[in-house]
Amino acid sequence: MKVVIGLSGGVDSSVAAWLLKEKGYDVIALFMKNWHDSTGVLKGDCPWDEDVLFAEMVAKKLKIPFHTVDLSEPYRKRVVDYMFDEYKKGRTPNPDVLCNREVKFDLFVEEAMKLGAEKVATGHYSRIEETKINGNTIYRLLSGKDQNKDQSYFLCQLSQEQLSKAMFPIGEIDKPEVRMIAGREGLATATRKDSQGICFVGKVDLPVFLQQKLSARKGSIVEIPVEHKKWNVFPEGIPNTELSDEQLKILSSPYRYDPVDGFNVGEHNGAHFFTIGQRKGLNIGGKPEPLFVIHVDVETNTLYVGQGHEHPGLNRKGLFIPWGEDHWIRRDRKMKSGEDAEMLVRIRYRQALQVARLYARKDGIFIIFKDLQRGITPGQFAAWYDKEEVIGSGVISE
RNA sequence: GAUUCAGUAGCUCAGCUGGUAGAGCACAUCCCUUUUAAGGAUGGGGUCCUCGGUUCGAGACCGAGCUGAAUCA
Repeated sequence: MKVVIGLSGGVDSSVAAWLLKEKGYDVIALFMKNWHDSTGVLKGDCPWDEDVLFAEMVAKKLKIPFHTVDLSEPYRKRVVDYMFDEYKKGRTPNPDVLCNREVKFDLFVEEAMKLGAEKVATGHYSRIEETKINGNTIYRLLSGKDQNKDQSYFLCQLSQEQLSKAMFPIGEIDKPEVRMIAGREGLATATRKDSQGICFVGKVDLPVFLQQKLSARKGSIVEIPVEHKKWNVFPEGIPNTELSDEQLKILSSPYRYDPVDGFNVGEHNGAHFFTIGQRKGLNIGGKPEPLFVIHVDVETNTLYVGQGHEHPGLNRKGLFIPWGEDHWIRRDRKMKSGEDAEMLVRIRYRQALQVARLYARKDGIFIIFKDLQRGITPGQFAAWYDKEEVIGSGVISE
């Protein structure tokens, strides 16, 4: 069987390619160029030129054909523009989840098919399991065997169609083993540092990067005192199934603030450059405890902050995802209005799975957590799991 | 105008009965991390308002001045 491996120039995809070859697949390497602008990229090492070299070296070593494809234009349209758009709205996007859904497992797969591939493999720490349920083939997306490196979160927006063509060879092994194999097989990427930052763009100074499209505009920073507001008192533990829409709304809604709720403590260069839970960059000292962003209001260009890790404005019980923003990898398990289910949920990469209950209602899905969650941020993805399987995900609306 | 209190790192302050300064926050760097954050580690920084005096030695004691705050009238 012909398989295209997306070689990135990193160690993970290199070992994935080796594993495929070992298993006897007819492997073709395809390197994808997605970005060649280094504006705002730290250390100037827009590294793709170096990445190609490494990818090519690995391909040569494995004696597999090597191709490249330039997808930078669609990447810009489908991922980067979305980023700017979201930040402009005061939300915090996750470009890498989009990159997977829109580019790697879409356009890149199309390119791979042109090369005659049946499947496309990547170096993700995740697993796919094909099963039959009621006579239908279902592809289950599972967490990687290496729980520490599990990257299933980044794949939480993939569809059954996309999964049906995907392979994750290193999902069955852990990172130390990947390094070991790369070293043993003499792959050039064996000791190469793991990539970080937005995939393909690199590690960026976000405010600088965003200023390409979003202008700086001074606004005020308002501190909301811990004792000022009438905070909700949330019930301990996981709520029961008998909650009214009204109760769910209270449990999941963010607090609304007004400048008169607090006092002015400083000035910022643009509320849209900040995200909820952020501590660094506020440039306000003199407080016994650190300040964290608890709300971003781009309408009035006001940043609301709270003092201390335990500030009530920073820790919430739930969140809301409207219908249309939800996505089900397991289509057969899509919830209908009126249903509820206990799930494990994470709201950011590498967060330990959190116990929560999902409530499907008329307008969308409410997720109420067992424990308070720090920094629930609109624009980010919540992904829900049943044990090690990703069931679905959605964009946090508020 | 008088009285009292205050003036120490970017900010808020601590420095016991005198021996050439510290904490939190902020900031920087590094680590962690294929998102945003958070988190961890390390670090840079101070004519201790000014001038004079006492003392072997003053941020600390005394005097004068400057600045700010409160109270009194």
